[in-house]
Amino acid sequence: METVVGVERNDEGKFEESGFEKSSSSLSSPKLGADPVVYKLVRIEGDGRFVPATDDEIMEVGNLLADDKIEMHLVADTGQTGGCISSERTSSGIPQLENSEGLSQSENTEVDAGKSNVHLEENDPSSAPSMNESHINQSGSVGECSNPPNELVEGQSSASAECTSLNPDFSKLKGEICLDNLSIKELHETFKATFGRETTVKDKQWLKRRIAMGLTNSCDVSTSSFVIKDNKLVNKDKEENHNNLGSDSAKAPAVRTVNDNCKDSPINCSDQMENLQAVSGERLRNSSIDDDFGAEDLNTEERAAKRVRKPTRRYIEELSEVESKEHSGKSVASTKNSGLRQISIKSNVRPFKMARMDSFGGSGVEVPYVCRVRRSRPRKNVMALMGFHPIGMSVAATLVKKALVVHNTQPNNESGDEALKARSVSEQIQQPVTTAEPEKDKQLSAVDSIDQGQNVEPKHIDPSGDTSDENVVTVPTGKGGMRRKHHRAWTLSEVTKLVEGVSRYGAGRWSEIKRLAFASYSYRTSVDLKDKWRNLLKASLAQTPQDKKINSRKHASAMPIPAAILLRVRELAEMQSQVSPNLSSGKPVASAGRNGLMEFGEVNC
DNA sequence: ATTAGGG
DNA sequence: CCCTAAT
Repeated sequence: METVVGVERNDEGKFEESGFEKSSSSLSSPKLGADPVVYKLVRIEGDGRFVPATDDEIMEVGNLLADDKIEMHLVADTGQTGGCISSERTSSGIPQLENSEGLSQSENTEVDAGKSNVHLEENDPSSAPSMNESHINQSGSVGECSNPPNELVEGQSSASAECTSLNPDFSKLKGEICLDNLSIKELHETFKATFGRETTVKDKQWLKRRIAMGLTNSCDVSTSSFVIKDNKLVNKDKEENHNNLGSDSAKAPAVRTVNDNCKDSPINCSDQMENLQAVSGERLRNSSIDDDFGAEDLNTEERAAKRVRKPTRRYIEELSEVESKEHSGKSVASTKNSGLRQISIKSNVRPFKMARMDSFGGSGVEVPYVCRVRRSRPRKNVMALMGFHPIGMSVAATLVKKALVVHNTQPNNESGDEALKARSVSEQIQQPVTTAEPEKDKQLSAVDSIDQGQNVEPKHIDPSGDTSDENVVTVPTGKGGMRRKHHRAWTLSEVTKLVEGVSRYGAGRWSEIKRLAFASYSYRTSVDLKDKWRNLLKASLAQTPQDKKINSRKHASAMPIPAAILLRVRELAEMQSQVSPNLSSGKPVASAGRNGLMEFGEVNC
């Protein structure tokens, strides 16, 4: 198709944990045949989360890409995956952290050794011919982002920059920006331009970093230099950290944020990337710290941009007791070794009372300590045991893998032990997660957005549907149970996308539509799409016959669905029902889709 | 795992 | 939206 943009974090140690494997397997292998493009193009949220981009986004990015492309390819030639991996491997110097822990070192080293083996095997291009395919992908993606090792920061930034085009009001911030020279006022303006909202924070440093982060969409932002060029962060002091974890972290506790961690400790950072939940956990801590500044923006901003964890796939059970149990003691104790040093470190550095924090410093901002309210239904116990979190899973998987390798040179109980740890870790991890955030992405975009036929989300307010347990209503179920039903109003753009998706791929191919047209909306399952379509259909059929009542609704706010859309829905429905019999040849509706689209556009004029 | 339908 | 049956 069009531009293929592979984006990967290029943090050191990135390839250690599940990063590499995960990206190669989950991004390329699954549906390569179906539609590779979508899987290659990824954008990274401010929090480091990967979000598959949508077609629209692809287009969007495509333009901006024109320039960087050349440069990137050049880079890709020199710093390809192989070199990258090897250098990463060695430079990612596993330990550093252990010293501060000083326990069960033997075990740690064992594990690390195992890990090394695993990754060497799997990542070494020469020894893994079967990985060719994915490797290509990697070189495409990693290559773009992987500059020579010593330029990791910039590399990552550039990678992220590609994706940043999705940020608000970017255009005017192009070129070189030197935040250092800006006054607070200017910073505020820039901030607003960048994030689309104001801030009351007067901490220059913070503002600069925040903006820099926003612009580069990277968490790898230096604390001392803020020059942004072409959406890339030019970091003047790349060398300056690396071996001061314990002392450093003890140094400036108040200002320290996740980003600082990223900068200061690559390992930490990569781990965080892998264990997003951990980040979110940390963020909780930081939230409280930030609050010490008394600036409530600090808090909200931080969270908004670094919102991490993708909503749990589903229910986190209502095991109230579990929560009240000493998760603090237990988890801290159980995580001090193995591949989760980062967690333990943090735990040490900042003993975090896993106590509930109802509100902070008078700001009234609530920072939910735990959110187990994701909908509920008794889950398979197996899941509960495995660590249901996507990430928790990956961690667990990794650990298990390591354990397996170790197994070769170690007693059996060892592996079992590891697995156990993995479990407990993911268990713990899943706790401090999610923070409910009132994310507004309601837009009452009028019909004009329909004109474009694409999602013209008024504000780029993170359509990635990052969570937020917005309206969660509990509904009594017949059998005395209570099921939580959260409602998410369908925005116009969503509907539009759905319609377009149906027109393109046909009604019924919801998983496809979900992946392609709704890639950026993490909520909205294929089932949701189906349901919505059903409703649309119903609506369109109910309305079209009698053209009278089109908008006679007095509650216009409730039902904004433009007649035009309904119209198209009906047509599509007809076409589908008619054509589908014959269309066993693939994508039948395609033509119909275009047709409908045209008509759609015309109708809208 | 995805889809279709009923609730 | 949720839930389930059927693929």
